[in-house]
Amino acid sequence: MALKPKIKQKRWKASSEREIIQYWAESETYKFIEDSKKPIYIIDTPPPYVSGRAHLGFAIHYAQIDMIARYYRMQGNNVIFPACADRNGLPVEVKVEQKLNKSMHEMDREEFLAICKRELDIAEENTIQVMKWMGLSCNAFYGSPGIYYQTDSPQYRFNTQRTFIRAWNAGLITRAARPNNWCIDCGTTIADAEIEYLDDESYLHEIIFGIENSDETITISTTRPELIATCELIIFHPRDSRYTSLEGKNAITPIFKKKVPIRKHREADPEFGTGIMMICAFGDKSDVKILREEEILNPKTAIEADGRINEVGGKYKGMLVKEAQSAIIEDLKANKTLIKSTQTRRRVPVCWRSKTPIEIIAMEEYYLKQLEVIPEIKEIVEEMDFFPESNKIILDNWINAINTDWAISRRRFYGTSIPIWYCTKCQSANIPKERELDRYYDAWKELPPMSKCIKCGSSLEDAQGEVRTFDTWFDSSISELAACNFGEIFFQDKNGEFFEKNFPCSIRPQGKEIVRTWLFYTILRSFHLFKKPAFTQVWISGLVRDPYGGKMSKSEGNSVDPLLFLQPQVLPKNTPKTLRPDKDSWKVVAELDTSPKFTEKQANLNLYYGADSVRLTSCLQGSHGSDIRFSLSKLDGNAKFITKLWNVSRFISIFPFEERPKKLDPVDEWLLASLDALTNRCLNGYTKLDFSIPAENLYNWIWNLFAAHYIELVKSRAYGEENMSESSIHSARYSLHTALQVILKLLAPIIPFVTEKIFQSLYDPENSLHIESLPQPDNPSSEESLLTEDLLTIDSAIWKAKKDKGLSLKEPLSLVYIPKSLEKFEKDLKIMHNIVKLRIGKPDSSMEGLITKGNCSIKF
RNA sequence: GGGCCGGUGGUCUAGCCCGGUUAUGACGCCACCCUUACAAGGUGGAAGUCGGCAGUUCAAAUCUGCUCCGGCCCA
Repeated sequence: MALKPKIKQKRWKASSEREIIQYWAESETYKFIEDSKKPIYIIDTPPPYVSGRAHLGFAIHYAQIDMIARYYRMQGNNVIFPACADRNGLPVEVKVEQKLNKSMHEMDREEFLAICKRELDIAEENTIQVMKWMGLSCNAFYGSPGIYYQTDSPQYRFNTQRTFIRAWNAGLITRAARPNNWCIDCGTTIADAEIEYLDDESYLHEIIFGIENSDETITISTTRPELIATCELIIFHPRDSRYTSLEGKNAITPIFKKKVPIRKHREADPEFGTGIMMICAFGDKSDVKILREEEILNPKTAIEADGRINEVGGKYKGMLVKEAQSAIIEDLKANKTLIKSTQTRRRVPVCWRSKTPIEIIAMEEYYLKQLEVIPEIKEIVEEMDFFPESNKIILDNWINAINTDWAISRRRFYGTSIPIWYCTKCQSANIPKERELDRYYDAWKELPPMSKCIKCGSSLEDAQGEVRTFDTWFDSSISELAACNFGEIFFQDKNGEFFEKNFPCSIRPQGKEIVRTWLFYTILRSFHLFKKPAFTQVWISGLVRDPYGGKMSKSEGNSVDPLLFLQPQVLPKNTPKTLRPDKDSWKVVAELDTSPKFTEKQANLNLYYGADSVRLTSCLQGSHGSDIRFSLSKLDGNAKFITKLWNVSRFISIFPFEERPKKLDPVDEWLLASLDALTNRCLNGYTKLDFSIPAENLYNWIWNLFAAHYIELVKSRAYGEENMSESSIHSARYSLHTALQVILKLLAPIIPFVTEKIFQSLYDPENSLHIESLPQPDNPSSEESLLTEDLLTIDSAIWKAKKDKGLSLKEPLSLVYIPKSLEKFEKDLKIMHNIVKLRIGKPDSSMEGLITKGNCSIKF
């Protein structure tokens, strides 16, 4: 029989990935089977925010989540892995405002929303394409188009409004004018979680304050002189002896001549400036806290929502904060009450989006209670499993740091409308009952579903609908409900049986940078709604960074377009613009790499490595939970493994698959035992959802043991050379194929494309590898690891001996002594190394011409 | 000011919880080799004071304390 490889191609081509996507789509490989008997496993896919292009960090993060889906599917679960898009929120508004160069408040709201929607559609096309090309096995792409949602769809927003109404009825929503973080540029309240800190140069001013009924003065240090108008209190540290005599007296502010009490307070830092400070309404969060503690209630603020000074600021009324600051400084100088101004650096709280400094302004907003349930939240957190366990601390720390309720209303346009209507007669807030809310309502333009005011009974026909929208986290913190088909987002479930049965959601996969927002808020909402944990497992991954450890971001100029690796260099003419890689991205990657291969001859390099290479690289970069550093040279190196796997398979494809013979040859027995040990290590890693463990083990085993040693040992038996017995030949062929099948399955969740191609070429052209089960170990052996060590040592020793003599590896050896442990490998070792005479044990010391290397002795 | 994470050959990384041979693996580098699956391969080699200092111990990459550097988060 002629032996010809079934696999003809010498290498795997990244372009084959597209054919496989096509095959999966046609055969509906990852379709969700509603009436399946298998246990259901639900992944709360993070809805990616779709303004702007998907970058490599996104691609890698979602590919890793896909590995979770694939692992559980191959463990026999009916997996729900939704595709989704987050489309609510600020970024798209800002982008559109920039594009049109005008504020959304100067436009017709409907018109503005329509432009945003167009913008989002374009970005979503790009995002979804990257998800597909990265090999994500979302049900929606492969047979179940319904397992897909957008957070701005009427259906999803209906869920958001319903859950809001439940919270309202449970008394969890409060309305209060509290000091709030306010962004002047975005024109909205923002949550603590949305604040970032920037280092800023500013001046520390020393200003003279008078003391009531005295000629004494004090010198106050401040970076915010424009707030003198709202100064309510002067404090010094209780142990600061310089000021103890002032306790209980009143200070007189410059310019405004306002009388304010002087007290001691531990928050004053004796080292900072003069050590005595003014507390205003409101300089920062600690001002809010101190005034509350000192029971100075309802202090008047001087800054309005538009960033201008109000009547509290007296003659400075109407000025912008910056203008007022300069004006006051001039006046203080004129008064001779400004002693000096020194440059200083300080951490300024800014809006995460616009980077505008946050002002603290008392605004009326809606709040969701969270402080009062913290103890219960802590208990519920203990019911969830964290992967890795060590990242749970990020959540714990945040929960312990929370000190206010969550402000959930936003003065923005592109978001879910808050379903409240205010009665024109009595101003009461009217909320529909849950059964009255039959669909999503835009309160700002629609009439309410109910007709009469709950308080005064007047008609609500001319009621004022709420113009504000929800904080986007209020939407995304119920994504796990959507994933569990709450509100029939995916398919019909009239009595909510499916939800009832399958909530809590199986797993929340997410990045560690949004633990305090997305993860915490989801747990909070789920607790409020159902008194249950939102999920049973929480999988928290690190960030994807550039090769130097920097965070990948557009503004840093180190963001890489994944399309660079997912498409040929020369694109077909009709490729839509959204699917063309960023022009500059290539330059970015090259600049990020120091390897000469990429820095010297940039232009001609083909970067079409394919999704499998990117996926594998993401696993080989470090264990789960730590940040992933991406570099081109890594990608380039890891891509070689795929070629290796391909060629190993090509070699095995030469031989027919044989049934297991009654008795295996000893070498084959050892191989299968080693394969078992490998399987164990891999499954162990999979159980921890740490894909670096199987990836690394498979990489090393396949390359350094299976290909390098085993295949060399059994080559001649597999070919059936030199009077081999039928049984030995069958044993070798059986073992080769068995090992290949096992490693294909173990690799399938990580590199789904190449494994599928090999599986179908060799074993089953009709079915997908990805609906097979993961292998279980069944060839136990206690001596396997010892044998492995001895075998690797002897091969290496013989190769080295031949090399030292300058001989080809094919040259014969007249005599070799091998250790007793390898006795049963005698036959195969003899052929592999071309040994004429082989003896067991240690040679007589009197023997001449013997070289001892490693665990063997050799005579040429 | 507080908290968390990290610091291991040129680069990335395992080991650290639970102390014990010569510190894991890969990329890169150097030399030699087309050996019938693979030169996108093979063999061999060079390369590390495990951030620093001190302590505990017969023994420290590992435990303790202090310290330096980087990153993230909070106040």
